[in-house]
Amino acid sequence: MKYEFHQIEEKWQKVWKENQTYKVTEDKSKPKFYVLDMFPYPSGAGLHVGHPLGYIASDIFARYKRLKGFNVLHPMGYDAFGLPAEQYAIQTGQHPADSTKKNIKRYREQLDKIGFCFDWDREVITCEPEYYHWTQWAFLKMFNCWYDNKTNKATPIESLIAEFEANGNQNIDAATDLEGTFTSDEWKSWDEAKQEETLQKFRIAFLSDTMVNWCPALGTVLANDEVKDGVSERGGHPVEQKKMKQWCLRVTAYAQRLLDSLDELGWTDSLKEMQKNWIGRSEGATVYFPIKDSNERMEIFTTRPDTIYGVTFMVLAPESELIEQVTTSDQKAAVDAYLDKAKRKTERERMQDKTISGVFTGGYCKHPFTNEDIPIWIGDYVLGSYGTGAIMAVPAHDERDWAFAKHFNIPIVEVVAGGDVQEASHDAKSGKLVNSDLINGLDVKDAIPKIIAEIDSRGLGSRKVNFRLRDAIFARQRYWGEPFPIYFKDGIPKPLDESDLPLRLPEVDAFKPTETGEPPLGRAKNWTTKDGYPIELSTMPGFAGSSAYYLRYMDPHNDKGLVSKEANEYWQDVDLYIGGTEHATGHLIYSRFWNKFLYDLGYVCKDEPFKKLVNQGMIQGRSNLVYRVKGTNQFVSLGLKDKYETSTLHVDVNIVENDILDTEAFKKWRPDFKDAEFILEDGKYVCGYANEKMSKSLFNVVNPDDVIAKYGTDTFRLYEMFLGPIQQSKPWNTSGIEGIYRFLLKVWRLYNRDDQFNVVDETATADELKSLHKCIKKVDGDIQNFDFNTAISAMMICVNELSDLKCNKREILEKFVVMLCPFAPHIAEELWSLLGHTTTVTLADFPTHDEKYLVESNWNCPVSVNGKLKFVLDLPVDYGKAEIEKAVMEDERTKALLNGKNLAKLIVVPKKIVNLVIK
RNA sequence: GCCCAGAUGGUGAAAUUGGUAGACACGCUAGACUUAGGAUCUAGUGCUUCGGCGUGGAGGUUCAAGUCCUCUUCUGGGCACCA
Repeated sequence: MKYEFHQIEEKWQKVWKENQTYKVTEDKSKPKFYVLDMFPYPSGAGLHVGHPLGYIASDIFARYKRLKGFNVLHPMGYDAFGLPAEQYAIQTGQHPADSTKKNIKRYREQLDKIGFCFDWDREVITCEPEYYHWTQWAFLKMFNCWYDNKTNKATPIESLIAEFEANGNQNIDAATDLEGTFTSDEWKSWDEAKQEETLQKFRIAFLSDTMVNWCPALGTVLANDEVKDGVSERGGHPVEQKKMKQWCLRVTAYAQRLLDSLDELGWTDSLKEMQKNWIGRSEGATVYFPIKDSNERMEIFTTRPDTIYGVTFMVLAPESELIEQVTTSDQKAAVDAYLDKAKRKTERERMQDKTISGVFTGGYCKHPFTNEDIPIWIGDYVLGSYGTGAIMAVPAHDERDWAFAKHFNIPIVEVVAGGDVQEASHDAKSGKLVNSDLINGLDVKDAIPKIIAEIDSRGLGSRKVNFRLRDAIFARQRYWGEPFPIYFKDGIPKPLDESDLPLRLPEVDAFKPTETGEPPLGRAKNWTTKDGYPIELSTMPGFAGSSAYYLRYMDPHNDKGLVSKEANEYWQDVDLYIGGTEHATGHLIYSRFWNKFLYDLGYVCKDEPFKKLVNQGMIQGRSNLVYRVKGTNQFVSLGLKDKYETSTLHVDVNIVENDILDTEAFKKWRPDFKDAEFILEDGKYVCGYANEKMSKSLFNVVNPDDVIAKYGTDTFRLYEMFLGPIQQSKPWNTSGIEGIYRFLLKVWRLYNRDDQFNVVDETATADELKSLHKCIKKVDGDIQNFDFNTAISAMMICVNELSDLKCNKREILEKFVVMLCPFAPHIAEELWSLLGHTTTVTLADFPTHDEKYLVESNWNCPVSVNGKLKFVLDLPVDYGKAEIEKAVMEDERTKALLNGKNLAKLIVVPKKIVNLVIK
């Protein structure tokens, strides 16, 4: 028999499908293990060789765990709602539902060819009503909850309303936008609209009139993580700041918890660091500065309250509502002119423009300690969206304040010794305080708590923790998303009843967005409740559907709830999550928030969803380049190109092999190259190369289907893993794939000699056992550490050794095939069945190594003098320190080396090296 | 500007975590078999002036450093007027 990989792979994929080999149920007799991939977004381009990298790794791990006796949940689905799918549909003139369906079909075909062990019975597709039912359900729960800071959890809104009716809000400590207090009488005196307006400031899903990232080209608002450098992440369209009424999620209520539980997670440090930065906790104080000749006060946030005696001016963000009050009549014209100019700048321009600008309002504050007058300025280096949108400026000890003060000639007062504050700001977080009355002489770290205590006791403010994290803007003025289960009665938002879910996405005659922001759902007919009340027109953003999909896999067909208690208690959480870093500040924050919310309400049993997370690197494209001699149709090979004046062109990597161009295919590639001529070197045309993003326009996209057609999927799987460490980004390059194919061929020949199955029931030799057990030990450890590349190397070594030994013993080969199974399951199944098994290899036990076969009779003991290797001594492997020492000292060569010299020290580390130190 | 990760042959990469650097694979060279080879097998392959030298560079700790410490250069990623 030959190694007919296509036949073998097709055969076993069919067997797995027919036998439902990978279907899992909650089996309490086995320990569970949940391996999850970040489900794909089915784009129009299909999968390229970069996509399966993580899927192959997780598949290997899932198969390994199964062989180790775990009940493994390894599901797959599609993140199908959202902006890119809709953009693709618009561009290709299709309905997003149709294009999504087609794309999913294509993805499935491609995934199936790779031979994954997914339980497809558990597939979830986020755009299907059976799934988004539970996205809407979770939203309703968030709408109907507030966050109680006293108990530190989300709590049903009824308890808040009851408290308002009894005592107003004075005893409430909640995550809220509300400022000030009201009494129960006041609450009762308000009409429904006013009451609801107040409740919105407490709900976890709430409507808010807020500054949003508005993207005119996409016709929608975007969340902060969807905006990079002032342009949309999708498509790179400009984004502007606009005040709009929007649905938001109160993610900030969970900021501290999201930060705290990060420590327990088995994620990489860099990913945790990214989330920490995104959450952006900073400790400091809020301080009130009374406004001169007014009852109002200006609230600021500072991390350096110790520098308060160095304040020489205050700055308001151009968006600040205080501006109107503090601006004097003679400054009004100047202020208006400045604000007008500031407003016309987009966020991006404001970020890029590093020139100092500002204007004096004419108004003053009183310094809370010294009672001196402090001028109030407006400056666009202060952000309206962070802290209170106002700062106390300490030019001596803050670089930005210093630049502003220098520019406008404002005094600079030193309060921390150690720098020359007239020359540059001294931002050090240590040093002695000067010119600071109460805290003079203290070091910064002691001055901070002292001054906060002082601020607190005088009622001038309080200790305060600020977060950079913003509430998530949760509405999109687009068609392709989950409809909100909210209707409006007299303009007041009301939740739909849970029994009315799912609220199906209606048909519309045109689903394209509008530049002005009227959502497409406005065109839907009868988009009202049974009673005729209008339903919310926005849809939910892409991250809504992906925030709880891992829970749905536990119980995908449940029509009573997102996940049943039994299923959730069995599967608990994701033991291993594999995906890219690009979701660090989006999906991975939102799901953690979503999960914690459901945890608070008791719907899930774990506070954190993803126990361990591995980030796979990206596979870049390896573009090939050809060099056309200018003005001709001649192409010159890489080595000769410097002799000509050339222009460089990208060429389709599929007609290049190992950088050698297939010149005939090139002529057929494009009509204008039909008559191309080639200047060859050694009879070949050698192409240049460049590592770039894998993209259609660079002709460097490699489709896994093509690789599989040529070498088979077992080779493809092994090769992707052999390319290097899973976490590392690397360019795709097929030049080494032959080596992997040869490896599988060698494996095949181990079981089949001269095309005949040839395995015998004989006792294995010590060498054979040693080779196998060494390999098992290495592969077992490597899989657990995700070092798949070195595991494969170990198996290659083993196969080479067994081939040299001409080993065809069942005892050895049976164990080897099980070990190979997670990596190359199809060939493993075939060999397993050739070995006479009637069940699939999936049900076998992963072999365990036995140290006794690894013990060597002798080992080489290197002996060095002053760090230089002098000779090697053969010693019994069980020698201890003293015996090694004795053997070394008695050796003739040692005596020769020591001849007349003094031995200063002898360092013996068993099984390592012996060092003689000679003076 | 701040934070994180990384740098090892012609190439992808290993290195039991401080112990003979370059395993394994690609590529390359030579040979064998062959009508043929993009098949298979065998041998060689870090550099070298054959003394040695070698893990981006410069120092340091150590009997011993790719691995630990200090400084530095470059590359990739994240955040960015966050008070």
